Amino acid sequence: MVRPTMEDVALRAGVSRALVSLVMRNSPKVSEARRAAVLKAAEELGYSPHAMARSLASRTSTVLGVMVSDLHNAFFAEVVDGIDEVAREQGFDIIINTGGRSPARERRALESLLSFRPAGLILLSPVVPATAISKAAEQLPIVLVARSSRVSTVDTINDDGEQGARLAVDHLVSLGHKRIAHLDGGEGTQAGPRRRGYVTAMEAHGLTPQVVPSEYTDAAGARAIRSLIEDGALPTAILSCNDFNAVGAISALEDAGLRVPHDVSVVGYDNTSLAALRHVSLTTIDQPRAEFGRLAALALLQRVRDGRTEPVRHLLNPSLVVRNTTAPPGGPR
Amino acid sequence: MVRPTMEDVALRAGVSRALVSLVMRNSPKVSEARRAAVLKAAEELGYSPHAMARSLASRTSTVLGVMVSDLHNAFFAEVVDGIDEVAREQGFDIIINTGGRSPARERRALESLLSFRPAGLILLSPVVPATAISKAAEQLPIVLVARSSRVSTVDTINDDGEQGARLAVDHLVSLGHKRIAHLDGGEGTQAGPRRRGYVTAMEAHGLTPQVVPSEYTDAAGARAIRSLIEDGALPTAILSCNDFNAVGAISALEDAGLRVPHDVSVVGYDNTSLAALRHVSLTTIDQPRAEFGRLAALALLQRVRDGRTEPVRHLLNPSLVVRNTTAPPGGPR
DNA sequence: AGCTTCCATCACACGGGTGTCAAGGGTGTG
DNA sequence: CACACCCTTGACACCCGTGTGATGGAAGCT
Repeated sequence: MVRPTMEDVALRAGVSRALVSLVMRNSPKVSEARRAAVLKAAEELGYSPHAMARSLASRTSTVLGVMVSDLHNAFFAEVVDGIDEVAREQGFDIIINTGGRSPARERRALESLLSFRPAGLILLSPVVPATAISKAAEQLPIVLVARSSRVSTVDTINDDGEQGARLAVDHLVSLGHKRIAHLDGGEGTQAGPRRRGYVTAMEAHGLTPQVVPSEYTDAAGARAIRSLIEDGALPTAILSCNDFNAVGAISALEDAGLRVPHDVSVVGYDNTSLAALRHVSLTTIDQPRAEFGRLAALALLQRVRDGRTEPVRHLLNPSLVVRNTTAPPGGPR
Repeated sequence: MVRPTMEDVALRAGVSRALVSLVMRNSPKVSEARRAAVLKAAEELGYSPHAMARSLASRTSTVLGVMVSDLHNAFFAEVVDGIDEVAREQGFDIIINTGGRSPARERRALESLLSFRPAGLILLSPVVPATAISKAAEQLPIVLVARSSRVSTVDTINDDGEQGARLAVDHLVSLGHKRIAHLDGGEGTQAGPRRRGYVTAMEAHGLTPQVVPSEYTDAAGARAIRSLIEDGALPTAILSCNDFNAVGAISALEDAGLRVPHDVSVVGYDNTSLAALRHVSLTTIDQPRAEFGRLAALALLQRVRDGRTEPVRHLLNPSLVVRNTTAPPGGPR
């Protein structure tokens, strides 16, 4: 239960502490023989440099903090993959913390990450107030993913929700649909752009938008469909605010004896792993998640290492993934 | 971009550095007036104690490291929730890292966590070799979740997979099923106990086990079903190794024109959020995930604070969640 | 032999805190 | 007024490294 220090390694390798330090920092001015001896001793003792002491002494940090608002959402896992890939390449470590969807807990997570004095912070879809973010941004570089911000010291990476919705509408229209409803994400992140994209795309095609209030859950999607059926307002195609909502919608449609896509086409949004399940096989809009992560890490490193100060705003292009929940009205030929 | 130190806070609050330190450590021997002044100054400056310097100086750590083998799996998110809950209660912070399912990356994640010299480590379903774990266990307390270990210095938290499989078999038998196949998880974690539980439960009921090789994916589940159909060996009920596999199985059954549960009943394992979707509504075995996390954190804290040294082995009871994919043979009455 | 190079060591000042201890200040009490 | 008590301060060693500059030894070159 005793963690070895440089001193121990030096002793074991029969060299000075300074030399161990040089080896650990990959200094070129160490003979191969000694380097090997030191590394061997370190290995035997299970020694690895004390990250905290190191960063304290070197006044630098090779750690990037990542705050994931909701660990339950696999969306973020792929973003983290992208971050991790770039960070590792560039010799940075990442530490992750989670906000559990609650602003209070997220605030704590932020505090906690900050207390490690990382080189920078990546916040994935944070729900804390903007003031908390801009305050933190005074202390270190921050990149926001899937949340926009006007704070000039903060970089943002988002997908173009308007374009995504447009892609979906264009796809449905090209299949021959004219009555296409949007199950709206309400207050949810990115619900606004998606709704706007839907409305403008419909109008561009000379069609009448039909926005149905809903939420980012499967239960809400089902409810929205039931209300449409009750009102006799069911269209031939549905654009859901996200995949969960779409799956709920499909479920309610099938409960009502309607077939997807024969009677009604459904498009989701996000291309979660759920959508790819053959049992679901949902046509949906894909966001380049790993790319989000890579760009976020790169943007952060530019600030950390190259001292960039002007903010960067990335708006990535989503893409359409056609699966088996969309077909021409009346069903596939 | 300048992070304040205790010095700055002291200056602003008009007190000594020592007093700021006392306040930050919640020392009782500080007057309320000064305490408030210090906290106010800290708040204004956005100061929070430097976790590294603190742990360095105090030779203690209030950080628990958590290694999540796969962030994509929501299973772990709930375990983390449990860990977080207990850790926060007890004044500990957590830092998370992910192994991305690859032993090499996991090893790096472990190194990285270790370099922060946390008070202890919780590994969620790690895939690194046991030697790496026992080596790390020489340096700090370690708790393993969803992976067993014989290393005596390590605590383990697992679900009783045998019992879970037994619950599923009992449920199917009580519905009247006699021909029940198990789609096996192969090399996957916990596949062994589940298979054993299935076989012994079948034998206990005087039935013949039918173990079909498969994997923890929906594609594998579908393949297994197709091969069963081809062989004319399709039973009236299926116990899948996990939920994904079950969903794939259902999908293949439906593709073959069979109805679930009317023609074939299907039981999953894990009770992932997928199973709860109304579109899926899968009967499955639930593991007390948050409880895993809580127990893991508690076990770790017992070692960290109370100096416990004898290992603890928790085997938690899974439970059956009945939804809409199981019914008597021939369908619901 | 004298010179440069390369390696290695030593010593020391940091970094941002903790922890202890002696000593100083203010206040309330008898 | 003396005294005790509680807050507060200053000083210093310590944690585990980094980084720098001075010093020394050995090998290599001319």
